[in-house]
Amino acid sequence: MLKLAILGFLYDRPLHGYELRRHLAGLTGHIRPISDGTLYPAIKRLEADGLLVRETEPGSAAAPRHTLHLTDAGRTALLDTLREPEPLDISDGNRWTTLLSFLRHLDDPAAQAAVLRRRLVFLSEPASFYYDGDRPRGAEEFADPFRRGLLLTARATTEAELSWLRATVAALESTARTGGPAEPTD
Amino acid sequence: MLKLAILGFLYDRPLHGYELRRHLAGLTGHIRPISDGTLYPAIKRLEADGLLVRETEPGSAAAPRHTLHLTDAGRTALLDTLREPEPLDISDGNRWTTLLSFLRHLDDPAAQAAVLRRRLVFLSEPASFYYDGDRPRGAEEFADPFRRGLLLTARATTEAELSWLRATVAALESTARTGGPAEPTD
DNA sequence: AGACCATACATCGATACCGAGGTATCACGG
DNA sequence: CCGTGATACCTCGGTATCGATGTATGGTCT
Repeated sequence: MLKLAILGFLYDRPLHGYELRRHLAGLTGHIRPISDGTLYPAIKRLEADGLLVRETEPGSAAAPRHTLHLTDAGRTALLDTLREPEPLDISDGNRWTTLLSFLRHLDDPAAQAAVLRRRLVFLSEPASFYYDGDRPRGAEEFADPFRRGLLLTARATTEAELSWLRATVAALESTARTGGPAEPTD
Repeated sequence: MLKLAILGFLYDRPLHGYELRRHLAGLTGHIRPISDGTLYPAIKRLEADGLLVRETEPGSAAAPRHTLHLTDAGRTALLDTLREPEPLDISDGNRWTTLLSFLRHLDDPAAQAAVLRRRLVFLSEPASFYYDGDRPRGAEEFADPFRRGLLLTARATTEAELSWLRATVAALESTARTGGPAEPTD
């Protein structure tokens, strides 16, 4: 997820580590902060894999700043990930958020719609957090207000996301067919 | 999070590893599956910490089953975690789900309300995923349908959760004051 | 002049987790 | 009687992440 976020931000424009850090803090920081000890090794890994290059600027700042540029391989890697995300990127809400944040880079409405469809399918599957054998247990079966509330709000949020997904997929697939944009039918 | 889930399930009744595995698969499996290579070492860690004991049953099953029982220390550890969760348990939706699943074990409406309040405060903070310097950028500022949709559905789901939280906190605090249950004022 | 903070980068040990593989037993169908 | 799948447990190597700590410089406040 960190890898995806780094590639996604750098796709727009080169950044140095500290700027990247602040972008990442904005994206996922309030939910799960990224520490320096995670970020800098991650950058090194991406550099070792040839997905980005560091250009040292003997600039005015305190420490020598390394401006990070995506390579062609890096751009390709991002687009490949966006086009064919792993199952975890679809199912885990935190990862899905990251994926969605950069899905616009995938400059192909049909491919974008295909990704949204995967999320749509995932959210459409009957699921609970609690089971009686194989049968999912509904909110109504619980006296416990916490489990009940969890299931009820999960249901509501799933419905909200599904309706957005349906509208957006329809609009994207219409765009893909006609070559022009279409208003969501809502 | 895994630790919390294991303690939470075992608080209800002793289970052997395989049953625990299936409970965990129900709770978080569709979002993020737990592998054997994660579960069994986790059990060993909890045993080494004295939070649970394994009792070997020379039962009829294929492999000798180890029934897992919480110790008093394990029960205390669970209740402590529920009473004073780490910031990550509040902010990360996946962890929060786990926490909420076992919050009923905390047999004190005031303490339960205090935990819900922390989530309420967290969700009330103005937050975006994208920033212009320090200023959070709203959904309306994006032409990108994905970022726009992400922010709009996030707003809707946050509101849904907040209204549930407010109602439930009110009910719990009323219970704590009067000593008896109260209907949510809705 | 000194305190303090933001900027900017880096290392390191500990830990949690994953994935792949391994070892058994039992039940059931072909 | 053999394969397959479910039950049940375990190990090990590799990797990602965390938290603490370190090293600088420049700007601002007092």
